[in-house]
Amino acid sequence: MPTAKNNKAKLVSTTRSLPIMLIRAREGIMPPIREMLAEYDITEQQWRVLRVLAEYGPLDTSSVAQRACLLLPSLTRIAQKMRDNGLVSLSRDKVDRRRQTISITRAGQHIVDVNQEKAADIVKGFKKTLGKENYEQLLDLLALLEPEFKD
Amino acid sequence: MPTAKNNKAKLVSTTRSLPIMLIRAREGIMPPIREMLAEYDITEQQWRVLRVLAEYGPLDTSSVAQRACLLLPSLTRIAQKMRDNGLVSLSRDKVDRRRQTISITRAGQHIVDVNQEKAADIVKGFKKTLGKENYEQLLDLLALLEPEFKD
DNA sequence: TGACAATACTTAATATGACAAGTATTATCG
DNA sequence: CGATAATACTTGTCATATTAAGTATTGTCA
Repeated sequence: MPTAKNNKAKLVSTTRSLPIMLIRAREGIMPPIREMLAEYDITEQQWRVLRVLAEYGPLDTSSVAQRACLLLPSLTRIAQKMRDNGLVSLSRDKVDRRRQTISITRAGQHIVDVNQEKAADIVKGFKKTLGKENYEQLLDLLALLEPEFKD
Repeated sequence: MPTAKNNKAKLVSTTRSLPIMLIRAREGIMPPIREMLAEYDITEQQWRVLRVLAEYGPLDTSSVAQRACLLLPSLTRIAQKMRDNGLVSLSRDKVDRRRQTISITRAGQHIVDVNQEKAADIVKGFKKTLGKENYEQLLDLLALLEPEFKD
């Protein structure tokens, strides 16, 4: 075997590791978003919950968790805090009393509304950084890694 | 303006949001890695620290934090726990006593060694899922979002 | 040289991530 | 109809993320 390859498995460099680069990329893009949310004293997670509710309307807890990328135990606590802060309201489903429905309040919707423009500008920044085509392709590639496609 | 666009800023769908998709992609790829690490009772973060030290050799705390994508306060405790578990050793820099140098121990290096092959297989899985070219391009696109390129 | 700023962590406090176990409610099957 | 399983959270525990404040050490400049 004249061109035999080195058979020893070698770890890829941490500068070229997919899990690590996903973290780094997120670190790179989050600062302007955090800056935006800090003005209203809401966390990233609360913002995701608000966006999901604004997009889909009232939903049961499990659906919100899945769409907002939160584990149920986390969402349980986040929702309780958001209720205490007047951002959402919680109600038991009358048919299936195990279920809980989460709805956005006017105060919560207001936060979504006043940040829409700023959020749109941030997205424009992403497109400018990557180029519009690269941006779309990045989203397409990331979609291929989502959990749903791997089960 | 016959073709005037709707000027109202609208939030992109949560199914097409870059920050959210980065989280989801990570959720999609981490299970096999967690499974691998669970056998040795080390966390993702500890694994990243071990890999950085195995790749670069002894480093000061700040450098490890940056390369392992950890904030300093997190690394402080993680390093202490890893020291207690015999995975790394800590020592004060003799010239600048504010600095602390972290080194991997033989036990730590052993964990890296025995997992190299499994880790390589996991990476192969990524390439298989995306295709080799897409995989490389994804890494290139993610690199464009890293914090270093935006300051 | 001595006050002050800067550096490199470290500690503290609160929130979230991850996994395991628990509770209440509903569905199912004999 | 009643025991059991399944569902939909909820609670608990530990580790980590994030921000702010604190400490020890070093650098800088009048």
